[in-house]
Amino acid sequence: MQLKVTTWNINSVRLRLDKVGRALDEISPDVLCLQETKCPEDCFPLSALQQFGYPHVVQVGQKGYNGVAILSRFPFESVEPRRWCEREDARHLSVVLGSEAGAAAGIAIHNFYVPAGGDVPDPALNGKFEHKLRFLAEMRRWAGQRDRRPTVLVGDLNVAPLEHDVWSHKQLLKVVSHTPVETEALESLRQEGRFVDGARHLVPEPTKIYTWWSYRSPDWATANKGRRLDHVWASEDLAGTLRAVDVHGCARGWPQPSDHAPVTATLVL
DNA sequence: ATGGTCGATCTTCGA
Repeated sequence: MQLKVTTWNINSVRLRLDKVGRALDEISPDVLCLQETKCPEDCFPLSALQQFGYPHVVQVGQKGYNGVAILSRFPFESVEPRRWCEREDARHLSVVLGSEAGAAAGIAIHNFYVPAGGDVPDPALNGKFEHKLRFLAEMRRWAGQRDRRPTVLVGDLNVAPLEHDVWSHKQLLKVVSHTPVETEALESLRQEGRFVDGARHLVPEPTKIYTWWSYRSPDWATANKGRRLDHVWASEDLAGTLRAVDVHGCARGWPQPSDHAPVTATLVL
């Protein structure tokens, strides 16, 4: 069977409900992981999303910012909430797919929204950057101790780890999302967790891959100053099942878009 | 030349 998992930073699920529907129509994933729903849990548009053909939904949210959700065609065997950095931030959810998922039953799916980290790449001067580094360090400890079931980890990890994950490696070395301390933290946590970077497993460097283009560029498509901030990782035991990782870049060009594009991994199990 | 644009929101903060 084929399992398609999509990750998308939606930047307000209520404002872009129609875009979620359009993306689901065009991509038709089995599981959609959203970040930045920006929605208190009791305001979450649950039934509208279920009506797109995804009856199984879990979400955590808070007022104004953060918020993650997992929509699925298949029921969940379990849902694991977890706190990070001793905060109540809605930045992570994980599920295990149930027996109805056939060959995908028992696969864990983790949906992360890593802190963006503010503007100044110095933890002594910028508490947001300090939080980001602490979050990545905690993810590394978790990754080293995680249960060894087959796992797909996705999300807006807010780090572009490789040279060709940004439009200019040199110009972004001191820009938050591409500083060495962040890229090394992300790579070490990926290795610690025995994960394969899905996109780079199938499309190695030096091919450029971007999933995010800033709102602050009116000619974002022409300038194409993107970054690969959104990731799909597979545990090493699933690496051989990866058939495709696609960035739905056209979604960035839709009216009133998110600044992130959906990223979809296709696994054949 | 330190910009520029979004979204949610006690018009400012977080991205």
